[in-house]
Amino acid sequence: MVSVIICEKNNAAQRVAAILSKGSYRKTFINKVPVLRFPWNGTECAVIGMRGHILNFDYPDEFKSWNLDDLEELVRTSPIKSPTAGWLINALKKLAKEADEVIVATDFDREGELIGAEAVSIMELSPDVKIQRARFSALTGPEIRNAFDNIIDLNINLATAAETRQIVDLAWGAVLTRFMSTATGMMGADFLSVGRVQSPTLALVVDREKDIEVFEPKPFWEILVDLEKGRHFFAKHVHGVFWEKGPADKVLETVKDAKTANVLEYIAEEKNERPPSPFNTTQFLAEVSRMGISASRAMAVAERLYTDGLISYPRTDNMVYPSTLPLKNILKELMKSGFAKEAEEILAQEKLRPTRGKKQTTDHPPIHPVGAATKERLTGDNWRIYELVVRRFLATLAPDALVLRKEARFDIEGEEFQSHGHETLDEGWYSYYPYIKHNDVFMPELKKGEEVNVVGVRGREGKTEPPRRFTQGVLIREMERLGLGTKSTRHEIVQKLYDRGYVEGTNIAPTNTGRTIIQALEDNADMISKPDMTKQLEDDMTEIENGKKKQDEVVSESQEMLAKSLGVLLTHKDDIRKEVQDALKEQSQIARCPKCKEGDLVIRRSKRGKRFVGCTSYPDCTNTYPLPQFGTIVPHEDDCKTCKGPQIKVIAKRRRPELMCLDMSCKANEKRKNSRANKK
DNA sequence: GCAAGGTC
Repeated sequence: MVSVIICEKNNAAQRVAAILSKGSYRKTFINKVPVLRFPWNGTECAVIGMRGHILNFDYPDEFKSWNLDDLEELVRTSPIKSPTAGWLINALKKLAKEADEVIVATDFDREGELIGAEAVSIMELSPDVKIQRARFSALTGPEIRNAFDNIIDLNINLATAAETRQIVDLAWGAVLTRFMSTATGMMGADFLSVGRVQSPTLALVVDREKDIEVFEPKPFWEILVDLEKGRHFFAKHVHGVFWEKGPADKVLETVKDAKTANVLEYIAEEKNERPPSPFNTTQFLAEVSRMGISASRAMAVAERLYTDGLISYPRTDNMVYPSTLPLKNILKELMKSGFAKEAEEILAQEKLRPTRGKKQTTDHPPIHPVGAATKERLTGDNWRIYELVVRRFLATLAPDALVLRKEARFDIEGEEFQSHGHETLDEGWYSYYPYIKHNDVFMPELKKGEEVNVVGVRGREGKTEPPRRFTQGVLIREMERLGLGTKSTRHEIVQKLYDRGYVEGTNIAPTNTGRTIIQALEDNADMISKPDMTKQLEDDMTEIENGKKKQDEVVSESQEMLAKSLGVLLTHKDDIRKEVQDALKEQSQIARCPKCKEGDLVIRRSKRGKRFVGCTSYPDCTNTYPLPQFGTIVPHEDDCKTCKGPQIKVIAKRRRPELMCLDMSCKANEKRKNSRANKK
């Protein structure tokens, strides 16, 4: 009797085998795929790990080429599943021949249920093989043992719900992506993508930019007085900001010759400041973004640190350490790291009292260190991110900071002013976590009725500021708030917007193309540009899970809506083509051609798909320049100081944006190259 | 060559 146990990934397979076998499993291989074997409760178990989804939906071959004519048919075409990890599927098929029983032990969520169902479908089991489900939400001894002692059935509805999402996402994504790309002639590497998550995310960026553009700064006035008792400090008029100059001037006139301020009230109190909560993925990415590291880069580094056994699994929603997490052992482990001193201090506390975040889930623990590393062992961003994770962990266990907050109100010539002070008495967790700034603001101790010297009176004119552009961290937080994407996909989606040339900059701004795409979608296929579509899909999936709806119903309802949207898009396809092409033209425009001085230099593609810069006066002007084949090309305003020719900025993945002269033979480029080589 | 979701 052999029980085949299916896990979501190799790591989980190892944990399950280790726990059930109490560490004494045999590691065997089928086609180089590890299969972990051991006896358990009278049966022989064989545990195998998947690699997430091992099947993917795609359209039949007759829809391989993209054209506008068959899009209406594509809407109603069922996609078919094809394997993504061939060797693993072959191994699974071989293992299936041994199976008397199958236990699906993937993550306990929709996608996990589907991953299990996919594996079962691949195995082509005979009907007398029992298929069961072990349901656990953490890879810990008690959870796993409990799950295998209380086996349940595979929940097909749950798997079907996830599968329905796949079908709907592919249909909308493929049909609208193909429409946008073919209607505008943007084929090949420059295609224009549309999707349930990426398009509403892009719309967030576009909407923010519009808010910034229509923003009109509003002037305001504040009245400040400079006071002195031992040292200088200041107070503000209690009215706060004045939106009119008149009343502000009136106050200023009243107090301008004042010599003393009378203390009406003085309050000083000591306050504890709790440390920040444990890291989930979103919080981690928010912090990383402030360090100037992109979200996708940070996740790649975190993945590496995870597989190297230095930090825990980086994809989690959880902000509360489970009670089973061995905090003390982790601190002891960190004694071997570059943070030995800090770890020792934290360990020396009588009791460990970790902070808790707002979200508690059971998928994975918050991101925390699991192994020790030193600065010599890790380089660059690897070290910076490891350090961040360690310091965050230490901070969540560190003592509160103690601050003295002071507040006072003053009477000056019948006008009321107020002042605040902030003094750190005990650094507490701040000393472990230097990423959050906390500046002291001086204010002396005062007594009610006391008089202090007025040494100056100032009226200050200010202007309201427009809303800020999103950083990657803030955008990812906003996506989470709106239910867009998951902990594992949000950073990829943001990266995708850059890769498609829809957005640019550290402070994220839409490109012309990005704006035009959103405009076209909002005018013609509104649904896909709003987060509501995700909400609707979530509701439909819940109904499928409850057995209230069938997959076919949800898919055909979705097809109806997609068909309608496509119809509208097709009737406006000429307008859309023109708008997008105009936007692209503007975006690909580098500069006036320095050779013929008549045409414009624009980014073009050769017949073989290589991009280069050519002149719009071609064939009269044959001026061309080669371009790097990777990264986004952005024109730069200033001409090169050396050759006076146009410059470009190249923004490539995993590299710092690079300013270069369009003319490769210009000496300025050589200089840059050399100085880079010297740095290495 | 499309999406989004798992995972590496």
